[in-house]
Amino acid sequence: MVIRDDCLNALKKMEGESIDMVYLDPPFFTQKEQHLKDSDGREYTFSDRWESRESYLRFMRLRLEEIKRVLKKNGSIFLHCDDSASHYLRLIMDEVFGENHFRSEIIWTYKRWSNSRKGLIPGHQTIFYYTKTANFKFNTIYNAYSPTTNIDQILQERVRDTYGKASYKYDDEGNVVLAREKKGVPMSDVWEIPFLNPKAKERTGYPTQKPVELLERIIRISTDPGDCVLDPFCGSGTTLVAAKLLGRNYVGIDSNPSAVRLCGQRLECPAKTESRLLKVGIDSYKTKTEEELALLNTLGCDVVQRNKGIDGILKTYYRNAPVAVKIQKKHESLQEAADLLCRAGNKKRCSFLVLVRTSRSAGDQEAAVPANMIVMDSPELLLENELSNQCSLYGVKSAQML
Amino acid sequence: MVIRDDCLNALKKMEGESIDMVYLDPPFFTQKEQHLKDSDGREYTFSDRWESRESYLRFMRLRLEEIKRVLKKNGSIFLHCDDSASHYLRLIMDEVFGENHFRSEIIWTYKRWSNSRKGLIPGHQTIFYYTKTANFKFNTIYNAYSPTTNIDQILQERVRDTYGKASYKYDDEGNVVLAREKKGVPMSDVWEIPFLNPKAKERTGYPTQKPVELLERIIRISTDPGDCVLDPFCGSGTTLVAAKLLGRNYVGIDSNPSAVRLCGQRLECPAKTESRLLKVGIDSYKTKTEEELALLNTLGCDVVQRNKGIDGILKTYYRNAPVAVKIQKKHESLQEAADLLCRAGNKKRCSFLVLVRTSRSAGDQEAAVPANMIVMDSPELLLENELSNQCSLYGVKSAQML
DNA sequence: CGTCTTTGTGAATCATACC
DNA sequence: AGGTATGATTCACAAAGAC
Repeated sequence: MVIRDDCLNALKKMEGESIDMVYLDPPFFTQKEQHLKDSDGREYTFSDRWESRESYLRFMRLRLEEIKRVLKKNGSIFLHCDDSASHYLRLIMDEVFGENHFRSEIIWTYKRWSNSRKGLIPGHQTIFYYTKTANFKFNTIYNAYSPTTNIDQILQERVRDTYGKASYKYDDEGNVVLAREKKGVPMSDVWEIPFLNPKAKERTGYPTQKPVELLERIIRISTDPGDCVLDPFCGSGTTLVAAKLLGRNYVGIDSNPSAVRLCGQRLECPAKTESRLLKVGIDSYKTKTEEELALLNTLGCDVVQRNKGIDGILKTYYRNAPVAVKIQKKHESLQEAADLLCRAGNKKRCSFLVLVRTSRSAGDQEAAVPANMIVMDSPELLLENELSNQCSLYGVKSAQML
Repeated sequence: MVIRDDCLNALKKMEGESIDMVYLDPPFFTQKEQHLKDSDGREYTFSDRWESRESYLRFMRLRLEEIKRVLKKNGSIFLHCDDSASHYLRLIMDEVFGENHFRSEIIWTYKRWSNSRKGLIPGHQTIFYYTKTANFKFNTIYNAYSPTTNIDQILQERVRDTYGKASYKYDDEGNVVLAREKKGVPMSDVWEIPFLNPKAKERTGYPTQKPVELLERIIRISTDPGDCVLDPFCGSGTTLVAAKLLGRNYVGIDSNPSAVRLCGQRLECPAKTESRLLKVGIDSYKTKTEEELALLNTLGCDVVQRNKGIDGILKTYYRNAPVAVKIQKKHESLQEAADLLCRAGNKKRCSFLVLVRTSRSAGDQEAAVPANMIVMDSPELLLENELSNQCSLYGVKSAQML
């Protein structure tokens, strides 16, 4: 749902304790006019000029108080600032939400081109993370271990002697004792995320547009699928798009009619929109997941973006024609995937078509594929299968076994 | 010079406009007792407990005002905070130095041994950078270009057409026109510097000790050799050590006699940590190629960097033990790879070993592998094989075919 | 229910075995 | 002797457990 209104009005009409998470990216108090043109000549502007800091802060406080009201008891709020007024905003957050409900100062860092000036290049923005109460929803995201870490630490159990000195644990026979399964390193409060898509650099987007990746992280750590996300200054709608991609419900509010229109378009049928501006927005979405990119890479493919039937083209031609590769998506049956690939691949006159199966399901055996299509299992699927077989061979079923 | 006194007293005795730069790392208002032992068992403590925030802020404001007095007109001040009270401190800085003299919010980020915690792992501290006047001393530090930067952008001269569109410049004969030598990318306000490691020899045991590298950057951008640096809460004396190493004069103040003693000792033979990480960079620990990383990723592995026999560990345990994965290297025969994996994997008590074959060669059939080792072909190899078969079926050999 | 103690943790070092 | 590979260790700090 996208609402065109001053968010204060819209918030007042909303039911209390109905929202799981609020992200807001309000005016920064830069005392500047923000405006940007897209290549179709349409101009998006909003004013960030204020009579005084007091009036800006009053504006913010009123809205934050209403936000607190609509938040569920275990809900979270993320307030995006740059360094013009972050200290004032945090004071208000302390007052409205309570300083004991401050959770983190998240730093979003990025590298960007910049003309030389006297001083350091600004390369970060701050997001204040508060929760409504001490009993809040939080999903830990685990990241990879540092390259300096050795595996012993991850795999081996350790003990402490009476002085508190730690050492690795061995059993009576002198063998290593395994630690229980670990999940990786919990995410830090510093997030390095590139500023939009590098390709979008020379194009323009809605002012202050944020990367989807940033919003995805915020949504992931603070909500579950089906929860409701609110963005009271939704702008071009990045928050809503991220929420939709992650299966969350969403409410966006913006007082600017063209922003609301833009959100609606981005959310409904992004592929069909004409505007150059919108395409920029879509480019900045991840159309391929990390796993898909990695898989295409291992197959020796060039990645193809924005084609429903083809994910990659092999770097090597066979029979003097390209070979199209498609990876079965989560929501696709093998037959659906095969049909999409077949249609797209024939149009491009590919010699062979390669379909990578990523999940096994009952109907796969009957899938009808043309003679020039090779269906292969993803490495993960193959390995899973192999390990399952091995496990049953050994006659022992592990608790963690799939 | 190191002075043992409350810095308010010491500052009052100092001459006005005599200092080029002040760095201070005052108590953070954590409301905790800070204490730490050095390796000889000596214990250093200081209290960061306060009656109230007001008393803490009064304490800070008095000292900041004196600091302003002793700063030269073109001088700078760097105030080190964590997120407990940074917003309050910045308010005071705005009042004492003027918000128009705010230059940057420097973010020092680091990775640190983690701990269990509901929420994000703290991985940064903040340094507020103000100058006394608008006419301040600043030395730009240039860093290396990011590896993704197109080399043309650095080396080629560029021109703008009448519409303002930029393009590379060529001379009449179509040759590239070289740009004048560039110095690199000016430093950003986000600094990634390794945290002083628990095993580092340079650790003095004094709480809150900062890395010399951090202070070097601050001193470099704001002062020239021969200038005078002041640290009113000098603690273990890192600022003074960095100043001495860079040929700056220095004044340190601390109320703690053992801190002053420690400073004296460190200054006798000032040294920067021989941090291997800092010297060679995190990338030198990353020994995997893009392809290997992609493959490990598709298999669902955590990457293992510091082991010759193991490239990754599956995220999921089988039979309650880890599964080690190795990718056959170009120069390795299958047998060599299997032996390395076997040795390393058994030492770590892995349940299964997975060897990914990346090239087919004659001797592979005879490779002897243990019962718990799964040898699988890389997806690229599988696909190549499949395509070759298909091609011969079709009875046509492609020119590009392998 | 506070306060003290124990435990789990992983980054980046030191230490040592092995060429 | 020098370098490399990798095992071992320290520390801070939140959470759980003990008292």
